Amino acid sequence: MELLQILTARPPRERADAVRNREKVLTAAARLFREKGVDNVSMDAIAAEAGVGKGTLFRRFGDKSGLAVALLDDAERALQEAILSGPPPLGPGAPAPDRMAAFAAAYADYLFGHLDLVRMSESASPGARYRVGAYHFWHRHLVILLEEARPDADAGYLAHAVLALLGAELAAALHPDYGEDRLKAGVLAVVSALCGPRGA
Amino acid sequence: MELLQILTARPPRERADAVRNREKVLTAAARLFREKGVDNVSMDAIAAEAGVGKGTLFRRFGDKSGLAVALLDDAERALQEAILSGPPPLGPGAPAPDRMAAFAAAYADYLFGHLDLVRMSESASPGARYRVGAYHFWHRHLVILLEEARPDADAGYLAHAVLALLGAELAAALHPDYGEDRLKAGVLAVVSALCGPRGA
DNA sequence: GTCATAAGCGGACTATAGTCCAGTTAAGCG
DNA sequence: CGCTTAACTGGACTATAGTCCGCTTATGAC
Repeated sequence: MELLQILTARPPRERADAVRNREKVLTAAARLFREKGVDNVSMDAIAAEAGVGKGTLFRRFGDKSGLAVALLDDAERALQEAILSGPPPLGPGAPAPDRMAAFAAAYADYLFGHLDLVRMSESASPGARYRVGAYHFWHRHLVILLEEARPDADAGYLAHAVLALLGAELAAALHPDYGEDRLKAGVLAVVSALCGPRGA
Repeated sequence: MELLQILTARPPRERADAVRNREKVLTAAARLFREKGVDNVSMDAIAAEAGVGKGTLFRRFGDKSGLAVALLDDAERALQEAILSGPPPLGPGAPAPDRMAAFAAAYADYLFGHLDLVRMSESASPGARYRVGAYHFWHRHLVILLEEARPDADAGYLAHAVLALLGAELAAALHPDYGEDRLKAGVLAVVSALCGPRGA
């Protein structure tokens, strides 16, 4: 019984002012990004708009990419839940190659739906992309599917390779020339080729 | 005759002081990078070490990635010449899939041989990688080979996809866990898969 | 209610990329 | 050799990410 109390009460409830300030920051950031574009908003501007100090901003979110991650949280979580427990082929129950294609398509939608924010979350500091929890989730998902579809291949590497095609930097660079549909088709073609000769 | 003079004499010989300063900067940058690591050297430090002003540095090289490109110039040019006129399979004369594999392997060697510098050249400003002349060269090379090996596919996109696997950011992130050989093997496996079912 | 304390706060401070422009000087010409 | 001019130079200046630390305050215990 004591143990239960400890476990449930442990994180001594986030302070009320902290909660308030986090809300203020996220709201302000979302508005500024919407109005002026993600690339034209400085952390100072966000702090000022939110009415908090800069130290607060960085204490809560670590850095610019952390702020982006926080803003993307909802969309990201939705995708993760669809993968874990949604209907196939994105969710469990379909053959691995189908699930991989569904994932690539769904992730591409997520990516293009929030391109600037995702880009900021990936490029704020060098290597940021690979350190974020979400990246590990996508990678793990792909590894499991690849091991099923191609037991002979280096699933760990191939999963990174697929994710490399879904990087925001690449998408942003190619988007003007190629457009969303062509990029999506290209990723699907590569995934299909990787899933084995029969899928090609 | 006048036209010839104009064409040959046009760039009115770089000023002597400019040449001297460019040398000084490149030498100083190379030494500082070697001694302290690419990530621990600021542009101010390079300017100071070279004994020139900061304005000079940026006037000559544009930005940090331009400086990296200048330092990589020799290695990059060597690879380009091997592709254009070296012995097959890297140079002309071999089947397209073989040439693609040879290119991937050779580029990987170049990449790992200068990882930090290449990374700096690609990440100094967002999208820098895709704006540099060399990137267009690699892309064009791959497009030609892909069109030969896979006339039905979207060669333009696939070429970008292959180059995405050879990005410095990705290589730097995976290198500690995967090592050079495994990464190289992985890229070759993807290239092989892309070259068509028979290569898989 | 009051007190102790740790979490939270905010703005001054640092580091660094990149800009700007007034002064300097190399190069070509007569 | 001196003049003209355009390119070059260098350092002061700006913008911005991120750090630091003394002050404030919410919270839980008594």
